[in-house]
Amino acid sequence: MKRNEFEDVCRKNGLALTIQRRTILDALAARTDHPTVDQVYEDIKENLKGVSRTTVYRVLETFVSIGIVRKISNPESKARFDADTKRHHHLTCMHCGKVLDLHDSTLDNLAPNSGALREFEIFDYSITFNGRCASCRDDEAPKI
Amino acid sequence: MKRNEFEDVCRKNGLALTIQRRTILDALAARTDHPTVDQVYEDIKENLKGVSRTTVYRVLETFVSIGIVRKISNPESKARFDADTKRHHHLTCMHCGKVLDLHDSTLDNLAPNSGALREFEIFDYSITFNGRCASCRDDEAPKI
DNA sequence: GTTAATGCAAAGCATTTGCACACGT
DNA sequence: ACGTGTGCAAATGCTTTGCATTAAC
Repeated sequence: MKRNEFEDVCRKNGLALTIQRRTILDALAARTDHPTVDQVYEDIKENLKGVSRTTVYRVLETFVSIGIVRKISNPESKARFDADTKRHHHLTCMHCGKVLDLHDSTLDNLAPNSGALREFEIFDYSITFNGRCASCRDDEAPKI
Repeated sequence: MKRNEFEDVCRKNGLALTIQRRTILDALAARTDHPTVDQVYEDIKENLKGVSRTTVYRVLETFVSIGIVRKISNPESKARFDADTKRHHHLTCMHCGKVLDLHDSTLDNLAPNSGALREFEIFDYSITFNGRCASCRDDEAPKI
């Protein structure tokens, strides 16, 4: 993301342009391996003496909330377990966190054909659909 | 899972048949909403007075390791962030936890056609491929 | 000048671990 | 009897929060 682009996004969302936000976004964009908070912190602490881990947490969550960063693999920092080991997929409600099963045989034979895969041995896969469940949609609908 | 089936699986894996394991598996199988450790604990504590939360943690991990239960949405209890908000998918190494990006346009227009979806409004989706990355495969290969 | 952002330290949860006792084999 | 499994309590690790200071607008 270019400097101007970032400034526009911040202004549009009423966010101050701080050196911390700029540095954290740059550090995150510089790697494609989905770093943890600590990895981002390690990457920036040399260039930005005195920065706090707390700030990295807060800034990343801010970026997620305005949609310029995605948080993966930890929707609510709790593990969930499933006794169904057959291949199936998940519908995750972004509003209430509920996870529903989706059995759909048309989704059960995906075969990625990217070259990046040659080196990666795939055992299984699962699709997570993100959206809004029926009851959350009802809750948010305007009451008349 | 039937009682006999469970007994076979335990014997095959050298696990003792305890009332805790039996009860926890039954409780997990009785719901399809991917409960957390605490939800399982709440479900069983009435029927199994004195059971410990620790046991629920341990038993569930045991089940995952013998393959009769899946753990979803918390591979290593750390959040990971991604500056790429375009649709793409992930290759997760089950061995070292590394997450790689996969851009593959043939996977970008999935449309589930299950009836369960009628009530669920989908905004986006992401596929997680689980497997073994090149460097972990090399590490595990027998050295000659 | 006002309001929002940061840094620090402490608190909060989910999860793990050490150890003694109890249970399954 | 033997070894594994469980319960308890303490420890650990990631993340969040309260509050005073600092910086952006």
